[in-house]
Amino acid sequence: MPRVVGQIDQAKSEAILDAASDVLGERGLGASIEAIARRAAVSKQTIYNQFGCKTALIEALVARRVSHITAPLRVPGAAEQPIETLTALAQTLIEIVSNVRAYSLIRVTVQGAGAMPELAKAVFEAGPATTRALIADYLAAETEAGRMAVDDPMEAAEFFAGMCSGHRQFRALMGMEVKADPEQIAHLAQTVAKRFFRAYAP
Amino acid sequence: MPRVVGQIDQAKSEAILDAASDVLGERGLGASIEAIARRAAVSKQTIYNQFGCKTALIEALVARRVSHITAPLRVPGAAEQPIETLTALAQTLIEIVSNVRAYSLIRVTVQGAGAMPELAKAVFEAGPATTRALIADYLAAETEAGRMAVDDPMEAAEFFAGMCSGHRQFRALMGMEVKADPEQIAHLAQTVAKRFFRAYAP
DNA sequence: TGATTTTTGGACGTATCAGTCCATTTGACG
DNA sequence: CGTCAAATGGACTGATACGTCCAAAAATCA
Repeated sequence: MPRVVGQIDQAKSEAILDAASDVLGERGLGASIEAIARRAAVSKQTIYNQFGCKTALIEALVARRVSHITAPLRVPGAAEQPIETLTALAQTLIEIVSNVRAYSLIRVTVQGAGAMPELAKAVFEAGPATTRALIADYLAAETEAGRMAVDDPMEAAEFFAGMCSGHRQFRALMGMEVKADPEQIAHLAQTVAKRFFRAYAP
Repeated sequence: MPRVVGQIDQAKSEAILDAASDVLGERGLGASIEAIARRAAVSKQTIYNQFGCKTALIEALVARRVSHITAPLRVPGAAEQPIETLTALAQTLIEIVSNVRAYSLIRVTVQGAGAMPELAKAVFEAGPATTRALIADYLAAETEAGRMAVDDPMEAAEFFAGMCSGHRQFRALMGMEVKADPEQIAHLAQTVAKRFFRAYAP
């Protein structure tokens, strides 16, 4: 038998998504499909064959990325000292916020919020919302165990996440350089954990 | 003498900027000049007469808005109790973040960050950066006075501002509804102030 | 009222981009 | 090596938007 129907080149598909991520990150939503095709060393028609339209391409891109981005955020087995767990959480959050690739996606989503609100909502749910929920659950558990005193876990989770993102978020959104010195990030994570715990100690 | 040269209609100029603010907020940077002209009940040519090009229009818009947005953020005469001052600061910050008009501007800036980076930087400097600097100054003064114990005022200012914006920022950027119940805002401001002070009490 | 300038609105030129079409080439597989 | 689907690339359509031009209308002041 000859080539089977529907046997599209998976490697090319990946290359297209990678290229789309890069080009959209650089030029924003206005980036042309042709530019993406050039970057992926692929013909424009191939993109349309595989994804149908620009919106679908972006949806595929988002679907692929979102899971990668929040994957590292797992609440570790609660340590004896909440500070250690909080530090680990903060570290992960700050790394996410400092991740250029992740933020180029967010920027695209912000730009497209008007044209595709359901996508924006999906990203919000998959990203910040679940992140906060995870943190809130952890804080509630620690309070239950008497190691912290968090009266409103969701609110506290907001505060914690807000301390981590700070204006890095702004800089990243504005397309400005965000210095991501690992040593600095580690120090910042420790400080966030320390101060947050002090604010919510029993 | 007949009509003086350069005597452009100032009221129309304002109407154009208002309309631009609205339309850009709704449709994003992609909004057409014609749409803005229609909204302002003005001819497209008038916009070009007064502003020259789209970029200049947006710059004028940003220049006019930025001052309005951050104007309310003045550190009040330091009260006896830092908590009171912190609550007032938080309240103002949260109101800014909940302000739809302000955020539509931010969204436009994010969208245009690629095409006009200098504008993005200007907004960042005029907005978040000066805001943090103001807060940092206040915290340093309170520490000097022995009423707080802030070792790194800029970092602490980041935390404070981050707690205020939280994921309201995200929702606003994504174009999602941000509930701005005054009572809720007041309560949130109090909580932020209380917890922050606890984290940085002497 | 008359001189002069702004404003208007609509036509126009140019550019860009999404998405389609199609003849040709490439490459996997029997 | 022959077959058949996928990939290519280049031309094409249609839509949209920036920015320009210009003749006619409106507004301002002497």
